[in-house]
Amino acid sequence: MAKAYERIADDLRSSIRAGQLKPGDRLPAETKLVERYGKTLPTVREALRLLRDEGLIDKQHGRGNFVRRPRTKVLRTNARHQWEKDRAREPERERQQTGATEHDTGLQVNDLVFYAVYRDVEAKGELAEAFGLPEGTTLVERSYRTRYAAESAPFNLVTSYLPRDLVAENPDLLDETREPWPGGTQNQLFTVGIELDRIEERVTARPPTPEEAEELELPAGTAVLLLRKTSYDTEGRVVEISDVTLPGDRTEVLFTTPLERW
Amino acid sequence: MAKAYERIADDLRSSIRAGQLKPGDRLPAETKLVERYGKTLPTVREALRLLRDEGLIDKQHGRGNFVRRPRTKVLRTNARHQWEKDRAREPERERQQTGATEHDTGLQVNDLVFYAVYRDVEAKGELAEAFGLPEGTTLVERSYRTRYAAESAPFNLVTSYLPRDLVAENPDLLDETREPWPGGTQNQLFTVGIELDRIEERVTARPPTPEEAEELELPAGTAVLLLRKTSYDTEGRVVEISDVTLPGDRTEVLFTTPLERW
DNA sequence: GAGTGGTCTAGACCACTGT
DNA sequence: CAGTGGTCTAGACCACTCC
Repeated sequence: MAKAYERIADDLRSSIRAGQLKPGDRLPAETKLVERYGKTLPTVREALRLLRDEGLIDKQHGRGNFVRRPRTKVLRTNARHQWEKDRAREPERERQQTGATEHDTGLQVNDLVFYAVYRDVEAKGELAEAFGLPEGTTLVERSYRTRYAAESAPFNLVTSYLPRDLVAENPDLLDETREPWPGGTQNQLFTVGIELDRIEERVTARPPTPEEAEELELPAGTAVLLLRKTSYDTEGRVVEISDVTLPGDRTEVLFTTPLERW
Repeated sequence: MAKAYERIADDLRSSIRAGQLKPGDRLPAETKLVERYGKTLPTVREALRLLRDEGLIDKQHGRGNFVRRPRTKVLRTNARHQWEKDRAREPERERQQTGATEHDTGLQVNDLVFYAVYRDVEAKGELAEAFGLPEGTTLVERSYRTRYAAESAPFNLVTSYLPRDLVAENPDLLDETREPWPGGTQNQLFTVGIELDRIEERVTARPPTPEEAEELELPAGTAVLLLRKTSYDTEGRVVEISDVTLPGDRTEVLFTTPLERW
């Protein structure tokens, strides 16, 4: 015998999948569902919680339960890396026009609000290992937030690390007030003589922490994509690592792998 | 004033993050937590549900609540595509040795259990569009499940589509009993004269559907990675599309982007 | 059988939304 | 103010685990 709250959830889920309840539609009030299914309120609410956790409905206090609308996607491609590399040696006037984020989103610089904080940290454990540096090495930790001017939530959370010694010869690279830097990280590295050879990106997914859900304004029933970007220079050194947290319900990461011809 | 169940969840979450409760540790019984926090059982259970949905704890009926251990990762790289292409023209004896999954996991062919089902479907809506084919075009839909011999859950769910006309000249390609095919899809396409030029992979994340959670044996508080792989041949045609569902808590997708030298 | 979590009932009171 | 969802209490009974 199926559990009562599962029966109710299954029934409502079918209605949504079959399109009898369309995105944006309000579900019957919880008290109506109590009548319809002959169960008590907590049981009905348990069913609705399942659907919310699956990302199928939004609960709105005082208004009702609504079938969720899919969010429009932001595409992030790996073509951005070559594009940024090509830009890195151009004159500042060129570099100021547009950045990698604009390249991805198709937006203008003025549509975006940008915010950066730098601080020094010591490389520890997993991070020291990823850099191939001894524990305790000083890193510059740079936190970035970028959002649409018209929205309140940033569309990603970025924490980037650079070995301090590698970039210290250009003091501007230690100064957060120089952000947003025209030409991005690859131009910053170019100013201290570093050329990138390749970029590795590792992607996983998990539910958001409460802090992430808060900052990205994620509704319940969404996941985050975690992307760790590791940049190697032409001497094989790891010169930068970025951890990027992306809302799973609005982000699509696109990677193109070219193949050698026969 | 913070809500009671959030206070309890915050308190337990802090203990877990600070390491006072380590992975594998059992939390105090729910009745003990009722005493400790001076709240009723449903309130305590609400707090524990939050932690479960965040993937921090596992609830085990009759045993207790336990701090979750991280699962070991399966790595899927984009180097597999060039690797598979190189293999595609080799003699069958070579191709039989090992496949792309073994290449990713480092396992032997005998460690894996493989299962495939083929059927014909009509391209509709989004799928027809992705192929650039008219709606109603016949596709071969191929469903794959691969799992470790020692485990019961597959480590991914794959649905692959091929335009039927493109591959029908080799009847073996319509025969599911020929799977697992030595050399994989790229060799299958090679037998009908198709060479791949590039592969695009789009990645998103979301909570699992109940069906996915069931088949992949996902505990609550995990997410799935969705990967859509689109293969283009040397004439620019889309010749294959695969939708892959991967458990977010055990899969890491690694993409390497090489950059042109200055 | 003792201990633990899972399901469900019945109902009180609070908080938010829209008229 | 009416309608809706959010929080919390109090307690019954069931199901699973382990000794």
